[in-house]
Amino acid sequence: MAPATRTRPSARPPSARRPRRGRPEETRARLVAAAAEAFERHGYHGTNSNRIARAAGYAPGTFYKHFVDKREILLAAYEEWVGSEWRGVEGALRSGGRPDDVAGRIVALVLRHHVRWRGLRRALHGLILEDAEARHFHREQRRRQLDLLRELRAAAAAPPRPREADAVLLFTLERTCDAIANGELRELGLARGPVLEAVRRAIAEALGGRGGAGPAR
Amino acid sequence: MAPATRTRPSARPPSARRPRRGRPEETRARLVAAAAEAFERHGYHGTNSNRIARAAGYAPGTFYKHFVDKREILLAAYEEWVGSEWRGVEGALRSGGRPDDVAGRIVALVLRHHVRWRGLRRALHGLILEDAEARHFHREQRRRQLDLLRELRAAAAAPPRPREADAVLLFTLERTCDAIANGELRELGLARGPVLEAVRRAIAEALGGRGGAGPAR
Amino acid sequence: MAPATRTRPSARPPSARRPRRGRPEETRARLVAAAAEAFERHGYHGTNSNRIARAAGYAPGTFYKHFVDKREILLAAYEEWVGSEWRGVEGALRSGGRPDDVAGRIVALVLRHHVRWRGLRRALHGLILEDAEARHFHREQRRRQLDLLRELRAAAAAPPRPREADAVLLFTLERTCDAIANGELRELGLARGPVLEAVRRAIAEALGGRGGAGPAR
Amino acid sequence: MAPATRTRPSARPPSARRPRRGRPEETRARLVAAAAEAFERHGYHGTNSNRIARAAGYAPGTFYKHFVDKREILLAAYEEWVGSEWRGVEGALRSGGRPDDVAGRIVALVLRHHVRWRGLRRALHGLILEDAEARHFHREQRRRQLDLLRELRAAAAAPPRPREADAVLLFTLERTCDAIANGELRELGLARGPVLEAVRRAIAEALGGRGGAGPAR
DNA sequence: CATGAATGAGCCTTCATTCAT
DNA sequence: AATGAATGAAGGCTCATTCAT
Repeated sequence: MAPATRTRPSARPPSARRPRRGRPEETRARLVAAAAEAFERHGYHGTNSNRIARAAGYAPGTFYKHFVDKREILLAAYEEWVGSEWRGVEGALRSGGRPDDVAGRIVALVLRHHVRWRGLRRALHGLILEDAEARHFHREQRRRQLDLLRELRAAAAAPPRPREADAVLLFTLERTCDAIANGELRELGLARGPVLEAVRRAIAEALGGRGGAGPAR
Repeated sequence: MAPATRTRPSARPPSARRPRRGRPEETRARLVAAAAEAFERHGYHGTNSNRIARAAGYAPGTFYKHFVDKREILLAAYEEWVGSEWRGVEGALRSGGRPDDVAGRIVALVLRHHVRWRGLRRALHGLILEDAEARHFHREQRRRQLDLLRELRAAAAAPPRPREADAVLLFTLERTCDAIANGELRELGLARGPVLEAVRRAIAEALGGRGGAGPAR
Repeated sequence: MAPATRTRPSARPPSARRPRRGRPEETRARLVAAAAEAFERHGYHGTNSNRIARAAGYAPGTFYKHFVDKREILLAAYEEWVGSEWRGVEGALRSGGRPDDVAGRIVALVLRHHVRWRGLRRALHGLILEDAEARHFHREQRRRQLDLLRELRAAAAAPPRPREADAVLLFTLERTCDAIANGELRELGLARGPVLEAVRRAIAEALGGRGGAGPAR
Repeated sequence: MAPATRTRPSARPPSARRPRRGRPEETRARLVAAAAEAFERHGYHGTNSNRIARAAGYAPGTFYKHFVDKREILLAAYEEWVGSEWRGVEGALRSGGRPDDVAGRIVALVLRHHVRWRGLRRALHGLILEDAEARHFHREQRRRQLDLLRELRAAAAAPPRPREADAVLLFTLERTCDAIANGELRELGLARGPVLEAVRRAIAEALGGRGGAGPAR
């Protein structure tokens, strides 16, 4: 009979309760940070919402006060990741210099980012493959990249170039950085120097520079 | 067998579709074919082993008589996929012709393959990201590709080229075909013609041809 | 990294595995029986699918091989309950006798059934209040009851009676039996004899009998 | 307050709708009113305490300053409901008139009440089925009803009647009104007129009237 | 008096895998 | 070789309830 068996969870010693308090944005930020780390280490399907919450120092329920599901927090982590990469790229551009140097800085920066967050990117890609919204967000970033490239060329009074060529360039940049981050290159016994140099030169060219002479030409 | 076996919907009477006994290789091949289709449609984590077995006309237990786990059957499907692509590439090479034409045939073939099996490739990539064995197998294929490229250049008495440049080329080819297969290009409002042409030219160049003149240069 | 951490649940000692086997119908019947008992004791919301499965001697997953959700098994238990009551009523009718005697047997039988399954009925009613399908099934039973009453009158060459009067009668019968089963009557300090007699007389009257003389008239 | 407070949608400026401080009784009354509406719409298990608090314009914690648990607020809403029905019945009795007319007014009033608060009653019944305290409260109301009936008969100098007969009458009245409120009658294709008339006559009879002649006799 | 972030037990459900037949 | 009923760990998510502010 119900009333007799009524479970009163509050029968526990109240001493065990020490809820943390904080502004929602902070909690959210902690959750996103913990999620990024977790996805980085265990992948999307290897991470669960309870684990994320615990890693951020919260109970499972807290997760759902801030995100409707796991997908949403990966998207948030992705957004964070993209934002941080963009901030870096903008910094590299603001530093000025010849296209060759700018290209070098960009490659270095993108590579560092890919290496640091290789696992997160894996997880991200997994989701992009499955989730339309993630895919849409990803495309939007790409579009911004293409626009930026065009603007930079215009600013440098460089000759125009088909957007398609830029797209192929970005694919190459991204895929190459992933290959290095994943260890693919190393496992193939290839040196990363020439590879990066080839990519750098292609970027410099797209930015209006000559790309410089190089062995991999 | 999966990728090779394209269309064979219900050509046989349904009674013959599930032989209660059969040669192990046939059962295995049926399972792999069903798995390839399932992974193509639902992804790795979206496919379950019972469903694969049922789709192949067997009971769940039969699956585990032929594969130790789900991962193994994806690897088998992957192997099939790579093999079928290689057979295609070899055919393209045997047909002979100028490097420009060979490159064109290869691009067309690889693209077709990527489009037909985009979902399978997604699933594959997901596993590569998680599984060391899958990764190893993948690297092996890459190595073979690089070797082939070098041999072809030698056969054509073309000047040598750093292996790293070939690697970047393969990354570009693969990533570009994926972008098309995934609809990434279309969603960005880009034409696939110029993109493919750019890739084709790069391949032709690597094969010792001049690559031909083209708008996207 | 995934592959290193791959959890193999089969690492457990295989001695702990003793799956029961049986025909699906038997399993289903065991689950329904266990569910009826569980709902009877703990109510709908106090019963969970894992508990039902365990009570029937199965693991949680087995439940979902036979029922899509908890609601479905309660409906199945309900169906079983209604069926058993109907079989009883039909038996009472076949035994023949004067309407007064038939009515007495029916009241006794319905009451016994309500007392034995008071908790199940509670759970059932809770669901009827929430679930359209359950409600629909319930109405169907009522309709059958009304039809039966009319047929019996016809068979006894008794004068016709508006269906509405029969409906009120059935409401009274049901509500009264529930009140006794719930202990409502006892808690009010009322004797069940006169109450049942009043109901019996009303039924006898509906069946074409005079209802007999009685103190509660 | 719930049942009595019918319509008061947004007569006041929204700023006044949530006084951060207020007399405890007002807060409590607002919570009960919101709970009654919520239970009416979503049932007991479909309503959660946070939602009740928010609907009343308070934070979750406030709820637990006024009620020890969810059960208690349903009981409070129930109490309100019963009180409001009683006030109506007393009014009907005070209006005087022949037993037949009084009975008619009572049936109309009880029916209206059941229809308006059908969902709340469902929730209530769910709790009565599980909770001893709710059950006890419910019995108390019944006892008062029985007492009232007896007193009325005495006042009208009508012949006495066994309390059991009155109980059956009340069961019938309640169950019939529920059936109409639930749509049970309509779904069975029955007219509510004759049903209500039958009930009215039975009440009139219990009140000492003759009940009048009627087709459903 | 009121807040609302946080809690955490526990529910429902899935699915890779096993094993008696 | 094949079956398929059964397994059970584990994950996603809810919500009644608490307590520091």
